[in-house]
This record gives sequence, structure tokens and C-alpha cells, in this order.
Amino acid sequence: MDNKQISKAVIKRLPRYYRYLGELMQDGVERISSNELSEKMKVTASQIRQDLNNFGGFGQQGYGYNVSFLYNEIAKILGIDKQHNLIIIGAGNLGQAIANYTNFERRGFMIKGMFDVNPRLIGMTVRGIEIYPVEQLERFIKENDVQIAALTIPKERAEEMAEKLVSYGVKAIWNFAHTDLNLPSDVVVENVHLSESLMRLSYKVSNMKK
Amino acid sequence: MDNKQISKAVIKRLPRYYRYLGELMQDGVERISSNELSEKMKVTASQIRQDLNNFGGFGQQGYGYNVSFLYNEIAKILGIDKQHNLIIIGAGNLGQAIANYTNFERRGFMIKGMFDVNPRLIGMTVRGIEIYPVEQLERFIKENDVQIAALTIPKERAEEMAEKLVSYGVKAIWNFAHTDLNLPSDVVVENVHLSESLMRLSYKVSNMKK
DNA sequence: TAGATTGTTAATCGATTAACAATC
DNA sequence: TAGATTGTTAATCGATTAACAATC
Repeated sequence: MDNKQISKAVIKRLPRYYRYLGELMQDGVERISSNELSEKMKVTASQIRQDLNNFGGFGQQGYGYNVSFLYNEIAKILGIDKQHNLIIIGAGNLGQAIANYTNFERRGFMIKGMFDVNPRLIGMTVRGIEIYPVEQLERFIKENDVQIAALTIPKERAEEMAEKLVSYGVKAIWNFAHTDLNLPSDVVVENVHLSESLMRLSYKVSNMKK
Repeated sequence: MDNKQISKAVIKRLPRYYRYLGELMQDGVERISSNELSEKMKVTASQIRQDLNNFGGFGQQGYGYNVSFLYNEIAKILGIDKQHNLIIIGAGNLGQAIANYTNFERRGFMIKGMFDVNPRLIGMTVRGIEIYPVEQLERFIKENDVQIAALTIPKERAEEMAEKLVSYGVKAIWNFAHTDLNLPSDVVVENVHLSESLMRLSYKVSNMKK
């Protein structure tokens, strides 16, 4: 919809704005200025105004921002005002952890099914979500209009599986495997590399001492 | 040890270098130039050289970098050449997923125990790691020299628990709770906010179309 | 209207890339 | 020595912050 390219740094911050605005709503706050919000979030008010103005003038001079309006606008920007169908590849602990997390569904991410190669898991359910054999992937993806696949399998099989998923019509991979996926440029990949996160933590601990 | 401040962007990239170097080692590659590595990793050779030179001259003109030497140097920088004792707070799926991930231990992160409030879980073990009641936290942390705590509990109890952990001597929190922790500045926090990651994915999917 | 606060331009800061002399 | 490639300085690019006129 927008023509000018929004910077990656801005996108990265949007979900955090969304989270804070949600909390403000729960607390019954109706309006907030960029200055108040900046104190809460520990960022500059300037950055908040700059970020939001990438998408349009959501505020009002002399008043600030209407919390619930802004909340909904950010939801639209993030595309979480629409439903997304999601499957989980790999029904191990991590896959099950994701399946158990009900908040995703509240944000429009419908977990349609889980898939695994382990015959002992097939047919079991996690919070009502069934585990299917990977042989049924193609049909399932097409029948259920699956756009997103969470990939929680060992890195050795990740790339091959990702390619398969894409060929079946998946548009986005939420990649938990400890490897980079090389996929066509029209496929979206969001990486969650836990081991890298832990190493960054290690760096900070090791180089603390001040 | 170093005096000049290393930029956050550089630190963020280090674990990825480490991963690629590890793979090169496994493939029996002994030396690599910044140019070859840049092609593999899809970054500029300039960036690689700049990044590494924050920490010292690891390469050699006309030769490139010795893979295993560089691998070990980055391990030292990241502090993963030393052992870190870690506990997991919250023995749900996510906590168990972390406990099951053996690679962490290969990198020196020893998972000493898990803790939960649910009496039904107490005494159970995950891959030999025992689940203890939270009442034993203080003693356990002191007796086992625990530096790092992975926090996989609901956001409502996260801040309070984090403060407790810090008061017991924990120096770093690996935070999976969907909230920001406000802790003393000498405590290290590394956030893994899965719901924010999924929203970023949603943004990318929704604004794709090119 | 006066006060408050946005939207937006300009200034600053930091990070990335390019270029090349140093040197193995 | 000649060729290759680093280490490092300089140039560019992008992101953040400051400032203030516009306006509710």
C-alpha cells in the first residue's frame, strides 16, 4: 500500500509499541503524548513521532495520541487485524510450546495443525491441535490456505523442508532451526536463533564488570 | 578487558560468524578470506574485516583468516570458552524445550536445574535435569554458583521473579516473558519476545506483494 | 485565545561501504 | 619478488535526536 520503503529499524519497534498500547488500554488510559510514552518505553519522544509518521498522522496537536485508535492502526500496519493460518513443523517441545501459546490466536494466528516424522506422535493433539504425518503436508497446506509455517526441526532437515513448504504454497517461514534458509526472495523468513541469543547474553555477562 | 566500546550491531553479528566458522571447520576448511566468507554469509567483506578488527588483527595479509583460530577467538570474545551455570524458571513446554537442547551445554552453558510452582512437576526430570520448587531457589543459586536464569513464566509474575533472582545473586536473565524487565543496570537482560517476532513476520507477509 | 503537542525539517550521530596503503 | 588480502582511513549512507513552526 505505501510506496516509500519503511526502514527495518522502525518495523522492529512496532510490536513493542503495540504491546505498550495494549497495556495502556487495559489500564483504561485513553490518550497519551509521545512524551509520556517515551518515558514509559525508555525511548525518545522524537523517535516515537518519527516512527508513527512513517504511516500517517495518528496524533493531534495539543492532544497527543488516542490509545485505542493508535493500537488498532498499528494492528493494521502489522497485518494482525487479519487472520493468518499457521502450521507447526516439528512437534517436539518447542513446537508444542508454540501450540500451547493461546495469545497467538488472539492476534489472528490460527494454528491449524502440527506435523512430525515421528510415528509415535501422529494422531496426538496439543490443546486440540492435531499432529499429522509430514506426508499429508501438501494436501493440508492447500486445503487449509496455510500461509505461515513455524519450523522447529533440526537444522539438518530445515532447508529441504522449507523448500518443500514453499513449493506447496507457504509464503512465510518462522524459522527456529539453527541455520539460515536460502529461499526465493518472495518468501518471507523470520529467524529465531535461540543459541545466538544465548551467546549475546554470554557476551554481555562476560564483558560486564564496567 | 577492552576499553573502547564495541557497538551493539557488531555483537549481534558475532554469533553468526561463529556459526559459519563452525560449519567451515566441520567441512575441513582451514583458511578463508573475508571475501569468500562475505559471499557465503551475504554480507560485505568490508563489514567482516571491520567487525573483526574491533577485537584485534585475527587475519594475515595475503593469506586470510585461519578458520579454527578465528573460531576460538570469537568463542573467547563471546565468553563461551568458559562455563556458565544456568537455571530455568518455569518448567512448561518452553522451559523443557530449552532443557532438551543439548547444544547449549556444548557451548559451556550447564543447565543445573529447573524450577516451577506446580507441585505436580516437582521432582520430575527432563533429560536428567531435576525440577525443584521455587522455594529452594535462593539456596540453589548460591550453592551452584548460578549466573544465568532463563525466565519462561507468564509475564504477570516475571518482573517480581526477576527481582528475586537478582537478589539471590543471578547476574543475567534470559527473558522469554512478554514484558520488559526493569532491573538494576548491572544486571544483564536478553529478551526473546516470540510474539513480537511473529508480528514482524506478519508485517513482512502483509506488505510483501512487491 | 493560550497552552500543549504534533508533524516535519534540519543537525547530529553512528554504522556501513569503499578504497588503498601496508604487509604477509 | 609478485600477488593476495588484510587492517585502517575516508566517504557514504542511514538512523536518531533536536528544534520549531503548524495547528488542535
